[in-house]
Amino acid sequence: MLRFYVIKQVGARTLTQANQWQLDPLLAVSPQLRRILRARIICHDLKPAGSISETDLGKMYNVSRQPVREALITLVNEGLVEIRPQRGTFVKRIDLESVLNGRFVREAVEADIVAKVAKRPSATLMADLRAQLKAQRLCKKGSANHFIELDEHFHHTLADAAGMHKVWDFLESTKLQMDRVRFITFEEFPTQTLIQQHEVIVDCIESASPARAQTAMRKHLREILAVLPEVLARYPDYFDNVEAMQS
Amino acid sequence: MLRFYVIKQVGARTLTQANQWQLDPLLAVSPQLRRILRARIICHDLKPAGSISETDLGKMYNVSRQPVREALITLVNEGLVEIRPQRGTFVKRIDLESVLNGRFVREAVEADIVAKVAKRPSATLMADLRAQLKAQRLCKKGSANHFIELDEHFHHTLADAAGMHKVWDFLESTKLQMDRVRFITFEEFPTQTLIQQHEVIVDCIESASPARAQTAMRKHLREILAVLPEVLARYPDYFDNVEAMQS
DNA sequence: ATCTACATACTTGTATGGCAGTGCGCAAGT
DNA sequence: ACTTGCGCACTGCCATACAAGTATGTAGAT
Repeated sequence: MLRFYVIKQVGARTLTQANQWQLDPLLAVSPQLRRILRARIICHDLKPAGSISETDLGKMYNVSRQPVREALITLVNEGLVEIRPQRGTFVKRIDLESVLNGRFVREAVEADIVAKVAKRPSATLMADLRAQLKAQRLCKKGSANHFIELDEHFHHTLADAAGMHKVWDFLESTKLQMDRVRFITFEEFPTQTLIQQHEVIVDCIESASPARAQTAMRKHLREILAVLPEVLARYPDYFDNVEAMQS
Repeated sequence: MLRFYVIKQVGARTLTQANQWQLDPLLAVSPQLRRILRARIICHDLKPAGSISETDLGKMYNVSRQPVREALITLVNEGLVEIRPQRGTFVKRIDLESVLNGRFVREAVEADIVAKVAKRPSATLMADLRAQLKAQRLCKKGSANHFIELDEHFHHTLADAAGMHKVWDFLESTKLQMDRVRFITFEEFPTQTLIQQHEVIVDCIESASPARAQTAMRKHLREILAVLPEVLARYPDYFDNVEAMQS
């Protein structure tokens, strides 16, 4: 049976919105459910390989099965849920190959982004980035979810600076996979290391060194590979396709 | 009012499947509708900014509103459709910024892919690529849709060779945007130029030159930028966000 | 002539019922 | 003890009905 306990903040992109886990009766149900269920899956409140039936979820939120179903279908497209017809609906395990390939995509794209930005760094951008670094350093070690939000904002800023406002949307499905991993480590993330890498990246941008900025960004985005084996060993049941770890 | 005329082949990924525009009563309706409607939008059988009501589509295919609705929701997530509650459902215009940003993403990713492949080219891969080039050269000038299929297969092969089987899935939404543009030009695509670029890429891979392969791939994927202005001038009503053409 | 109010014909959103496929347990036969 | 067959509870899929918001055209009042 599904359990339901309230956590105020979850995920990076949706941190700023309040009432993450409650339905606002004034708004349409289906999009709200999509966000709620996505958040619950990412933070493993809904366990990988767990079964979630349309009926149960409908009862839980006091809505009919239809909006639940529509929400689940979108989650299928995002690779978070698997619907086996006439059999059941299940939370997908974290597909390791998707995580690795998604990371590859993100590295390629963000490397090009930071290179483009470093070609002609603007003064206002540099001021913004420096301020963000300051805020990241001030972020307390315990509040990992707050840091995730700042990190997300940092990378998003770079994409915007490159004039690629829509790129972040394209990368959303890849980030989802990585976020599921990131949420396991969560509190013990090497915050200091990541901030230092951010600083290196900003330095490279400021000195207008596209090539160096690119390598710095690539190194930064490979950091998740370091924690992966440990996470995988600790939560083997959460993962799928583990044999694809040769890359 | 919506019109419905049968075209056997549309889109690149789905070319091999027969009966693209007919419903198979044995399979589930909703996924079939998703593919059909997506194909009809990409090839502009359903015109940009045109209205498509759930009821009409349901009558057209002799199914109820529900599966139609589910298909449309997935198309919303793919950026092909816009649902305005209580107002109507419309085919989205081709968002120029999404096209450009999607192309940027694809260039970044495929550049890294081809570089990785060129580091250690295998003999069997080279044989495969050479055979594909041969098939491309044999492709008649008229059958542009067949060439699109071959082109798609070519790029997919490289991704697989890099061990990135899931990357293509991540790129699907970006490709959708580009395909809508590509389908306008369609018959007059510079097939010979593209094949020559493919040959250059394969040569670079064979000589194990990652850097040169990367630049060749980048040049290849910038080809669409050349035709964009003309297409845009000829079908201005199909496009949106045209002022973003400074990039 | 102009503006307002309302009836009406749309649209999408949600709820509900029936259908068909699936898996599991239990019971009967081997 | 093992296998086989049936029944039942469960699932998601689809059709239908109802609800609620929106645009539009028209009749009436000003």
